[in-house]
Amino acid sequence: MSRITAQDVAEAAGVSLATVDRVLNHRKGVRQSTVDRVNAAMAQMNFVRDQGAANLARGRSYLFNFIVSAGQTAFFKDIRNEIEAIRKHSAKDRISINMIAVPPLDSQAIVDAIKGLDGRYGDGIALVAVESRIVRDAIDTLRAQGVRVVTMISDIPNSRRDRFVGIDNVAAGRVAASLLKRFVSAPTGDIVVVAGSGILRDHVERRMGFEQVMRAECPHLNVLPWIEGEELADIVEQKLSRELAENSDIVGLYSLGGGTRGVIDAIESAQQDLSVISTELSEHTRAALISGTIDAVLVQDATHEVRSAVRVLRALADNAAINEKQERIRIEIFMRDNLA
Amino acid sequence: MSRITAQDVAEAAGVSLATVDRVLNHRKGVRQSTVDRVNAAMAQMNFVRDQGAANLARGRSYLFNFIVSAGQTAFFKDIRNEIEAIRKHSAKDRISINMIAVPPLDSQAIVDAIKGLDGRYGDGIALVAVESRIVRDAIDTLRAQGVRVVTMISDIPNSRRDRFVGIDNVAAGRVAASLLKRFVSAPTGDIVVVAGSGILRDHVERRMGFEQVMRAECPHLNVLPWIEGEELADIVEQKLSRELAENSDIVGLYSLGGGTRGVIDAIESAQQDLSVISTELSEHTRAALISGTIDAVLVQDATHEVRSAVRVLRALADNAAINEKQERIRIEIFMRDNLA
DNA sequence: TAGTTAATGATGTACGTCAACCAGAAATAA
DNA sequence: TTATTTCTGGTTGACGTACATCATTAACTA
Repeated sequence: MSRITAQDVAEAAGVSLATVDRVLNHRKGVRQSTVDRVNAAMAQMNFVRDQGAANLARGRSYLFNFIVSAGQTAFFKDIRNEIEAIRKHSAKDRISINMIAVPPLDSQAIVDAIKGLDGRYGDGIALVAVESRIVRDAIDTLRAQGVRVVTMISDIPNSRRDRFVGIDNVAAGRVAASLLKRFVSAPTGDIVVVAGSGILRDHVERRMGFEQVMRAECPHLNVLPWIEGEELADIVEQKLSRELAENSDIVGLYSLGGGTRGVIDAIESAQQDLSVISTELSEHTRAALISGTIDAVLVQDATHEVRSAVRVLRALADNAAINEKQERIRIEIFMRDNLA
Repeated sequence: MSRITAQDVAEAAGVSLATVDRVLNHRKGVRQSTVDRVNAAMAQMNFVRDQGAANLARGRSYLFNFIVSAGQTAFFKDIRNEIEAIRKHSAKDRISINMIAVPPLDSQAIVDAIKGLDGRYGDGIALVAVESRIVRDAIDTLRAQGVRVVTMISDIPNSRRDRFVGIDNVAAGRVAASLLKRFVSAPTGDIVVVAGSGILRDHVERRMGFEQVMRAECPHLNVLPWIEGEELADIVEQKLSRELAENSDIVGLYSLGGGTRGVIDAIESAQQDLSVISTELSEHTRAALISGTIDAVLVQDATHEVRSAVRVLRALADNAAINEKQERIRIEIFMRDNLA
C-alpha cells in the first residue's frame, strides 16, 4: 500500500489538486460545501500531508539565533557544544543555527547581542536570560515586532517570551532539600548554600524550593544566607573556605550554581565531614562523587535542553503544536552508584 | 543567502549534476580524481543534502512493528499510549507504525506475534523482550533475514538484536540501594525486594545492581530472597502481606517491577514503618509519595523510550549514525517534593 | 583494425506539495 | 445592455534529489 497523496484526495472528492491544497492550507476561494467535501475525503482516506514535500515546495528554511553565556562552567560549555552539534546536524533539515556567546551575568551584553543582530532575527531567538529590566524590555520589543523568543535555562517569566525551555528550578531545589534532609544525620546544624548570582532566576528559584522544604521539614537545620560565587571557582573557594573555617556547625551544603570546583576544593581542604548536593556533571563532580566529597548531583540535560529549544522554535515558527511531554526537561539525579 | 544545492556544487566542480549525485550516493562510475574534486567543492561550499527532498525523490517510507506487553501496569499502559501517539504523529514523516500487544510474561506469545507478521517485517521491529531461548532464536532468525531488531525496556543481550533501547537497569538497582541505604535509619534489619518475574532481564538486572551496593556498603542490612509478583497487584499484595506479617525485622523495601499498587496496599494495611523505593509514576505511586508510604520512585520515561526506539529503527533502516547522547535513556528520581 | 566492453558524463522524469496564474460563472455597477 | 468585480476552481511549473536511460570516450580483445 502506497501513501495517500493530495491527488488521491482530489480524485475522491471530485475536485482538482489545487482545491485540495487550498483546503489544506486554509486559503480562501473555496465554497464551504466543497471544503466540507474535501475534508470528509481526507478524513475518510486518512490523508496526512507529507511534511518533507511541503517544506520543499515552500522553499521553507529556518534560521534561529542562540544567545548564550560564554561562562566557563562545565554546564555552559556543554550547552555551547550541543548548540554547535545540533547546528551541524540540523542543516539537512533546512535549519540554520547561529550562536552568539556573551559574557556571563551581563544583561547589557545580552541586549547588545540582540541589537547586534540588527533586525536579522531569522525565525526566532533562544536566549539564556538574566533577570534585568533591560533584558525584559528587549524581549518584549522583539515580541512586539513579531519575533519568536524562547528563554532557556533561566527564565524571565514576566516578560512576553513565547516560552521557557528548562527544568522546574523550584522542584530542583526541593529535591535537593529532600535528599540533604536524609543525608544529614547530625541532630542539628547549619546548612550552606552556594549560588552563582542573584540575577539568575534559576538560582533564585532553586534556593526558594530548597528553603521551602528545609523550613517545613527540617526545623533542626539552619539554612545560612547564601554565598554568591559569580560562577567562578576561585571566588567560591575563597568565600566557602572562610565560612567553613569560621563555622564548625556546618553539616550540609547545597551548591546550586556554577563554580562547583571551588566547592569541592574548599571542602576537601577543610577536611570537614558534611553532606553535599551539587549541580553539573563534570569530571570534577564525577571524581568528587566517587571520592565521597559530594553525595549527589542534580543535573539538567544540556543535550535535551538545546534540542528542545530548537523544536520549540520550529513549532512556533510554523504555528504548530508543541508536544508537551517531549519538551518537559527532566532533572536527573546522579549518585556514586549510577554514574553513567 | 539561499541554500546551496547539488547543482551549485556541480557548477563549482565543473561537472554535471549527475556526477555530483553519484558521488553523493557513493555510486560507481566516477573517476577518483573527479570524486575528490566534487567532495572538495562540497566541503568548501558547505553543502548539506536536503533530507526532505531526498526522501521524497526516493519515495522512501518506513514501516516499523512494535511488539509490546499488553500488561496492565501503569508503565506498559504508558508505553502503549506513547506508541499510539507517535504513530499518529509520524505519518507526516512517512513513518507508519504497527503495534501488536501480546500477553505479558509470555515468550511464546512474542514468537507467535513475529510469526503472525508473516514476513511483513517492514523496516524493523521493536520488541519488549522476555528472557527465553525461543525469543532469542526468533530474534536471531529475523536478523539473519536482514530484519532490523531493537529490544526495548528489557533486553536479551546475547541475541543478535541491533540495539537495546532502555535504561541501564543495573545502575537503576544501584541507585535504589544508594537511596535506601540513606533512608533506612535502623541499625539493622531485613530488606524486601518485590519483582515481577525472573524471566524479565530488566528486573533481574535491577536486583543485581541493588544487591551489589547492598552487599558492599550495607552489611547491617539483610536482603531477603525476592518476592515474585508476576506484575499483578493482587499476587504482590498477598505475598507481601504474608511476609510482613511473619517478619517484623523488615525495615526497607525495593519494588522493582510491576504490581506496585499491591505493594502500597500491603504496606498501608500492615501499618509498619519502612522505607520504600519503587518504580512507575502512576496515580497510586503519586498518592503514596505524598502520604509518605513510598519514599522515592525511580522512573524510566516512556515517551523518551518509544521515541528513541523509532529514531534508532530509522537510523538502522538508513544505515545512518545514531546520536548516542540523545538516545541515552535517563533514570528519573521522584520524591514527594518534585512530583511533576 | 573492427568489435566489444567498461568507464564516465549528460539528460530527463518522478516524488508530493505549494502557489502563481488563468478561466469561467455569477453578481454588481454603470 | 456592457463592463467590472467577486467567487470558484483548474493548469502548470517550481522545489532539491534520486535514478533510469542515453551518449560519449577510453580501454581492451581478438
